[in-house]
Amino acid sequence: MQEYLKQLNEAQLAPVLQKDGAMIVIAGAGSGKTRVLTYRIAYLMSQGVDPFSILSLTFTNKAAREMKKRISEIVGSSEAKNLWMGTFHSVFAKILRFEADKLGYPNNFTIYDTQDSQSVIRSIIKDMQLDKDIYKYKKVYSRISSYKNSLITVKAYNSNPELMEADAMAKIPRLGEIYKAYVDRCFKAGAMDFDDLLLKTNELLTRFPEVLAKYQNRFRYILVDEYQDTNHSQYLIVRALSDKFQNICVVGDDAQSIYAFRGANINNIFNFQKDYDDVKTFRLEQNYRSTKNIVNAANSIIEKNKTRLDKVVWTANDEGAKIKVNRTMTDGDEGRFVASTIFETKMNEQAHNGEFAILYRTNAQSRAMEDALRKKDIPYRIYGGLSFYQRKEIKDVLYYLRLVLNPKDEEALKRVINYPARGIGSTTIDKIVVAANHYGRSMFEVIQNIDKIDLKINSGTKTKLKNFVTMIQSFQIVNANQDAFSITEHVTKKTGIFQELKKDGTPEGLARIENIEELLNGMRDFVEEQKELADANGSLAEFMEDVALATDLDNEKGDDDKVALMTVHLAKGLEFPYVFVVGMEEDLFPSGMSMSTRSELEEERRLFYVALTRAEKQAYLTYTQSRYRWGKLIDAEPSRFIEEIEPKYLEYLTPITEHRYKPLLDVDIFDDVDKSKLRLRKPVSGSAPKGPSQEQLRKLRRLKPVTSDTDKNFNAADANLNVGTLVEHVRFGKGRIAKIEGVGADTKAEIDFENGGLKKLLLRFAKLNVLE
DNA sequence: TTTGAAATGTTTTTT
DNA sequence: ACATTTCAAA
Repeated sequence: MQEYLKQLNEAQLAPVLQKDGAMIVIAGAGSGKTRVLTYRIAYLMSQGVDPFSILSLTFTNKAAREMKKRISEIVGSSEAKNLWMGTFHSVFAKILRFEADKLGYPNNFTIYDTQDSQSVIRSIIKDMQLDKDIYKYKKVYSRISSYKNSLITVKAYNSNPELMEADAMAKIPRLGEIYKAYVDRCFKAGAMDFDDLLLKTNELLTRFPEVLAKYQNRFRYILVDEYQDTNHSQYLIVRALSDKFQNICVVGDDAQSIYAFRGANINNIFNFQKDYDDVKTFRLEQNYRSTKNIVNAANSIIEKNKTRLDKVVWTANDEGAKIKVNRTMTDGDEGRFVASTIFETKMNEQAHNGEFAILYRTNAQSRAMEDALRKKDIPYRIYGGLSFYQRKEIKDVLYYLRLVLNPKDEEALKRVINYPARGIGSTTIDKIVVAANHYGRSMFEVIQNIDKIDLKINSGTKTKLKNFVTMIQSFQIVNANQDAFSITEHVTKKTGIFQELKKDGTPEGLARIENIEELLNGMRDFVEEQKELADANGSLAEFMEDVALATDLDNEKGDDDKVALMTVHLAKGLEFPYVFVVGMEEDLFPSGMSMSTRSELEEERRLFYVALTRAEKQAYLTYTQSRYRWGKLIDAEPSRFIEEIEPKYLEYLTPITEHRYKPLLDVDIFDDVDKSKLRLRKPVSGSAPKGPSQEQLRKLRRLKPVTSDTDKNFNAADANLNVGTLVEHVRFGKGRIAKIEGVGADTKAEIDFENGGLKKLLLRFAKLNVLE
């Protein structure tokens, strides 16, 4: 152990050796905070602390896994595997399963994902016959979610006139009813949503003092990583568990707080000192990751924020190259610039693909990058976006499995009862839902007793329903005796999902089959891994828990050498020698959705700080003058964040165009008010910001690229498209134009395809090759 | 009940 | 540009 401790600098060593008491480690970007956490845990164990009594909460499961691995290397794996380590959600899901009966839940409760939750809310809004244009299900969901994260239960909501008033003002006065119905339905389905995993933990710890005492005694040492991103619910859990021994160590960086949108409360880190007696504060300010140029540039940005803790990040590393800033005409050009720069850097500096990262504000920006990389044959991997487990065919299988584990899971039942099609349509399902509500039973129970209830369902349909129940029950029997892999293989065959996809025959169908095979392979690996562990046996329940709480970053497919594409949010905690931050434009980064108040803009700025500090050697900032958004070409202006960096750290590859930024509403008093309303009030004409000057506009217009197939002034005749022309479409193949209608951008053509029949296409979008 | 076309929403970030 | 949802016809 002493040997290992030599690998730490003085500042890092101090919090590691501070064994007891409350402490906060303010850790700048790249200052080795993971290392401190790792060694601190290893040190505790070397001092005789039982690994079972150490609880370490991380931001991703991947971070937990890696930390465990490193600790194993120091203290041995037989000890390290007994540590309680994982995300808030996964650790407390485990505890909740163990204690579920106390809360009236089955221990096999389902974890509803966002889609499930939203679908429940949608059906409630429908049942209550509310106007779906006013009661937008996504808005209702996020509202309920934020209530849950602030520990406002239905009861608390109903006794809080201010909240009800606020919702009434927002023209959704019946939100409380929806909230109640939602909670009831989840409970009846034996399901918890993401927020419940924290909310119910709080309930468990406050309602049952003996349970609280048990876990307080178990977790003598608690460590929390990324403390700046904890929400109120998580804060209270930590508070409660650490209250007895007060051996609590939180690590975080206020400058990297980027999750306020999902309830993270930056004040948790600001107020930590007040929460415990005699708090020791440590600062890690030396950056080991990046060059002086990058560190200083990042500092010059974050200085613009008013709300922050006192901390100066510095580095002893080389000066390094300046940050390169590049402007292009279109988002396509931007992609090509990035791809060719990567190509050249690989050549000139013998760099590997895996040393590059392309970071963007929104997932939608990945497409232009992908296209360019693919054309240059540069291998890449996209993180986030639609993850593997969210693909339709995978979800279909997973929902069957969920139903096997928990037949009360209504979202699962609704999804699979008629897939593959077995003639049980929405009419029948509606009848079952009505009966289930009437008898206070689950849908599955209603179907089980379909003969005993008078439901006006014809006998043919009844037989189909009975067969379905029999099938699920047979799966349950298989599941009781087999591991996760075997039951899943069984399910894909017996349900007819495999046959259904084979029937398809298209390349997409083939890809779906491959995905399901990949799922099965993954399960086989999982089962083998789990069987080696003492407290697991590769059961389906274990697998499903992993899936429900997995993030895309978690499913690493080997360490193959690929360029990484991801959102800035996802990149937190990672580092790469070469980093491209693309789409550095007003309305995009900072996002147009969050630049109206100071606190919103400050969060965007912190996000930019995170992006920049991912780079070790070289950072690039790119922006474009026009970009496709919502399928339309729109003008873009360079991001204010570029100019906020001290110029001496920048090298402009292209001259920057001048731009006046929208004035900021410095109205933090409104921060507690509904911001969505505030946003609608765009600056009024009197004090309106001046846009680009006439001359600039003219200049921009001249620079605007003319791309024939997407031009706003599209003209069918110009493109040589007339009735009777033989054309070829990427997807539909050859066809002859039967009819042309509309003018300009709206020009449509009816084309008679040899294989696809008559189709109406918007010519502005359809990429047609004229054949004759 | 099933199917396809039309309409609508999406692009802020995620456990 | 694409995916999802809704609506009407078969």
